[in-house]
Amino acid sequence: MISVLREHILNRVGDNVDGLETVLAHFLVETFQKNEILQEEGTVCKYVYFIASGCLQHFIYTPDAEEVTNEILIEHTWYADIQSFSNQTPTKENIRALEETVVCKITLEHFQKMMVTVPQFPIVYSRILEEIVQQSKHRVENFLSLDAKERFKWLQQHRPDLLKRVSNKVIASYLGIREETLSRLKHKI
Amino acid sequence: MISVLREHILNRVGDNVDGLETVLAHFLVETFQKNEILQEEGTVCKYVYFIASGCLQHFIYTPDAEEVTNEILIEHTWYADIQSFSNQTPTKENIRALEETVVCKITLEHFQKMMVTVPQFPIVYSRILEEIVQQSKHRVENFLSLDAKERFKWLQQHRPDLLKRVSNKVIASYLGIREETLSRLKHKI
DNA sequence: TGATAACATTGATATAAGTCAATGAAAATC
DNA sequence: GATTTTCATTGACTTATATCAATGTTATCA
Repeated sequence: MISVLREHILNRVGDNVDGLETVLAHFLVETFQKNEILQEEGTVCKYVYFIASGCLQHFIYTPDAEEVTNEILIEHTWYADIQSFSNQTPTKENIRALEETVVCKITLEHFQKMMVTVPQFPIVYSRILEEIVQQSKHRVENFLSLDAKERFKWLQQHRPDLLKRVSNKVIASYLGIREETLSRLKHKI
Repeated sequence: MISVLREHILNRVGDNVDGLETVLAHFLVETFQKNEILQEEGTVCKYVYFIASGCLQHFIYTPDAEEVTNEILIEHTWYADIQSFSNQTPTKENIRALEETVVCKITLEHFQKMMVTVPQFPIVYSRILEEIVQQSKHRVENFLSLDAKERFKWLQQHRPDLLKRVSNKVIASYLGIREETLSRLKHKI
């Protein structure tokens, strides 16, 4: 599974990455079963995760205990709760496996060591953060400019895979609408 | 105005930054009047901007030519259209000065040169991107979990300065609601 | 200073999406 | 394979927010 990560990094910085094997050696591989919780609100986030295969739901609980889905993360993407991870403070984010999922994870200590010892590491990290910023921007734009039906259509066009592998419940919560509304939308388009 | 930027960077990486003055020397200072456009949809984004003083509106146009405010950026924050800037493709983002604004800006060539020649540069850049990711995350969470009134209250609590210096029109478009709705909310809280 | 434009408020009405409740369909579990 | 649980659909009704239109208020500028 580390080979998936190697591939991912090489795609981002070209062939010649000094210290890549050193970096990879610091990642741990772990498998989670469907519905298993990787991270729970109130705990301190210990790792940065790369998803080698599978699918994760990143969600928070509202004051009235409803799940709100911040992100749906699939294979070959990253998850980090930067705030909790960097400051070692309790997180408000929950992570659940929506399928059997294999991750490569790295601890804060190793991450920080890599940041200062492997010159290309911060550059790769910047690339990854740039991609996250980009996606986030689109997501905000969608909330600002599209209604429920249009957001759903956007998802159909840009991430059709998600609609196939994720339950309507999670999709609805990702779109910021009710399951009932999603069900109606699907038949009215 | 470069001193504001120097201060900002030192706050993020501690006192001893090799090559800081080299980096600063590559920034250009420019002043924009209120309502001046810094970047227009369709053009290629040439710079990364640091706002030394003032306030910028980052917005897009919907298909029916309505302004949608992605971000309101104040002094001591950064703006980059990473997609357009990195790939040299036409942007969809517009930037307008909401007040007289002084920016420090750096070109793609200098930015890339810094990334590979100044070892601390990618680390500082990562920090800045991390902050942007963090804010973006909150913004998405707000859209997912709060209604119009609650989003407005959030703004009152977390960015009260904005309500004082920015028009209701822009605030409403930032909150994803109509001016009329904002006006009603303000009197019903 | 007065004229014009931009911004803000308020009212009446329409519409999208939420809520509550019931039922049907599909998965998970024993 | 039957049973329980979770997930998805549908209906009737409510509520939040948008829309359209009118009017008041504050900036801008010749």
